[in-house]
Amino acid sequence: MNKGKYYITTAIAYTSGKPHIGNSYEIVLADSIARFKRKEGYDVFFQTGTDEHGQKIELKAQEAGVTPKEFVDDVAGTIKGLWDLMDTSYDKFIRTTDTAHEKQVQKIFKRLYDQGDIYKGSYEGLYCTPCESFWTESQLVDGKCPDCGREVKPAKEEAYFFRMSKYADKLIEHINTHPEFIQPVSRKNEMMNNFLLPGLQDLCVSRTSFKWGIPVDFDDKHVVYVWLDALTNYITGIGYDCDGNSTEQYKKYWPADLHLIGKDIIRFHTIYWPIFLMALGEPLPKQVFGHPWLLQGDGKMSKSKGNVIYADDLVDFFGVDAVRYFVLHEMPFENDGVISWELMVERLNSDLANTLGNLVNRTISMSNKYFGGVVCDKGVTSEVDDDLKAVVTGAFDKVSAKMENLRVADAITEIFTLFKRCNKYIDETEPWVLAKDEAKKDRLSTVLYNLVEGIVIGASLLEPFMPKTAEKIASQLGASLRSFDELTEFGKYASGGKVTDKPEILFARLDVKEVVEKAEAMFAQRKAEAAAGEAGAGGEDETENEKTTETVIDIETKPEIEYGDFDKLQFQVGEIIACEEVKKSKKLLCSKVKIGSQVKQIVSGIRKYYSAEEMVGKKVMVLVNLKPATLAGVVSEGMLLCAEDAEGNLALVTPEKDMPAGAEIC
RNA sequence: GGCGAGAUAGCUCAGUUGGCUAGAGCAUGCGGUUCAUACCCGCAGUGUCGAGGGUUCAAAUCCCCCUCUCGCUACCA
Repeated sequence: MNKGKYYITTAIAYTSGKPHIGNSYEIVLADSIARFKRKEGYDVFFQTGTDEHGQKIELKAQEAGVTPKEFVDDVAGTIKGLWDLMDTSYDKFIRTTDTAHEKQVQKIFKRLYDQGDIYKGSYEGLYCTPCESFWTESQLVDGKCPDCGREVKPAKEEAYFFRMSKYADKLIEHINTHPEFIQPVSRKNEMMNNFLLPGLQDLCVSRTSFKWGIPVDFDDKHVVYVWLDALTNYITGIGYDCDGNSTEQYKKYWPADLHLIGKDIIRFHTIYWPIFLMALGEPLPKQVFGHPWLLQGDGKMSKSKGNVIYADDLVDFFGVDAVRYFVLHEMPFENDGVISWELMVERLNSDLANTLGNLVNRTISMSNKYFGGVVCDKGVTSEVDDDLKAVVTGAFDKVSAKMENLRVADAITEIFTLFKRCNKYIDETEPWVLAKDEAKKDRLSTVLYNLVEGIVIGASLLEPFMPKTAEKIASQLGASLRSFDELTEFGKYASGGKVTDKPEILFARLDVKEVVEKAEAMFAQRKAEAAAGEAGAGGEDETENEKTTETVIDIETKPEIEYGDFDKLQFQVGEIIACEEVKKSKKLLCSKVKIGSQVKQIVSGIRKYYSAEEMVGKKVMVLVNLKPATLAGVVSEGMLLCAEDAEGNLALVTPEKDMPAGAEIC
């Protein structure tokens, strides 16, 4: 029953560090879909991998005192280990440092350059040296740099750009005629309204500011910038060759049937990637699904809080399949899912231990008790059997329909409906009553047979989602898992089969309090270790890596300046004497800042981190002689200086000892 | 500021083109049962379907307006 090919990919994971559970969710989701499609009879190719280039990695490697390659080898190994731990059945794990990939990216870059889609850019008159930024005509404010208000000069830095606008109309047309292309559909509007309809900017596709990337082979000052490198993994991984010598594998599997990605990178997969493919003359992927995130209920995960949950932590607590079940079940289709220890224990106890585990256990236990483990269909049916059989044999169609629309959580719910029906059947037939009457022994036997048959079908449906558990159930029942075309007919279990005489508890119930305490202890220990790592001067073993990189941030280095450049800037201590929210804006606060004898009005985008009330009275560092500008209709006459971490969190810079308002900062 | 989504039982959410007493799961209470992992089965609920107005024989569902939440985006001197 070959239904044709099915090529599914995940996004490739960035090798800057170990991915947390929110990131590991994607691979499990993809795996479930891949396994399901295989069982449906598709010839599935499932690719995942790692994205290993970029400045961030170059810096992290430097901190760790290793080469970038050594660094990514290590992290890629960790990631692959996690994927394997989660029992994912990928067919290929591609790394963007694979030679074949790198060669192909160079060829693609060259070809796109030769055919005019990539051009060497230099925005004459539109480069701001202090900001190290290029600007388009439309971005300028009064003909000056929108970042600092200074004059912009002819470009000195060169970069390659991809002519996005050339293909925009064609892409708009494609999206409009293929409503299934972007999933969920709500994302389609965002792409259209924010990027496509207003007009696409050309995309910078090379960098000269760092070296850890694939060199542009005809201009080796440049390395290929992230997206052209990363996105093409989907085709290079299966043997694409832009000279026309693509492999049979490529010809067979491309275009991809599904790119499974996080919702944060939808833009790159539904705009830039299709356009790259158009430029290469290749067909577009059939569907891009931007899945939601799995968030921690009580506050965001952060390493400094020590509350980051990793997949392997959860596996230690609950086991692989329980974790798979949890992330798949808890994740809705469109909205973010919530993860918490309480919820996980609840799901484990209620669904896995009570409904499923207990069902298998009681069935086996009764078979042993009444028939020495032998399961026979004696053909003594009753009306109550009909509904059981209908639910069991009807489950496949229901599950299949949900999967067709990628409603994985709903598909799993359907399977559990089947198990619940089996539990109800036990109550309806009351095997323990039948057992007391020798004349009803054959009926009892049939009842148990029906149960075993129902569970085997349920387990077979469960296999793509919880492969190990499905296997365990089948094996305990003395059966093997069925293929999907054997699930709509009732009675395939070989009559006379024997269940195990030692049923193994599939999922042990856990106590919420104990789990939460254990988790808190784990987090406390991590936090302590993180703190110790900060205090004690650098342990350099692998586990220390994360902590040191966590507390250090590197940003793109700017060119050296003369003292004269610095001297142009006037910094003073300012005291905030009043502050209010800017009504028309979501992020802005408008402060009255006393600097010496004058008072300036300054607008800052820090509302997310400071309330208007708490601003008042603070002594802050102010850039005083900045040209006034109007923000959201309010004039701002300077700039409050802040420190910013990697996540974009801001903290005001204040003098370490009390200083009067107006004191010069020099 | 622009575009979009949403507000339904204690909690998480379903509710197709407007149509029978508004549903499911979990949690709660009560009853039943004992094969089983103190499990399973049944019953019961409570809801001004965010506020207000309108269209209609009929509105959770369509229209207007208001409040709040969220997403993307711009801005964040």
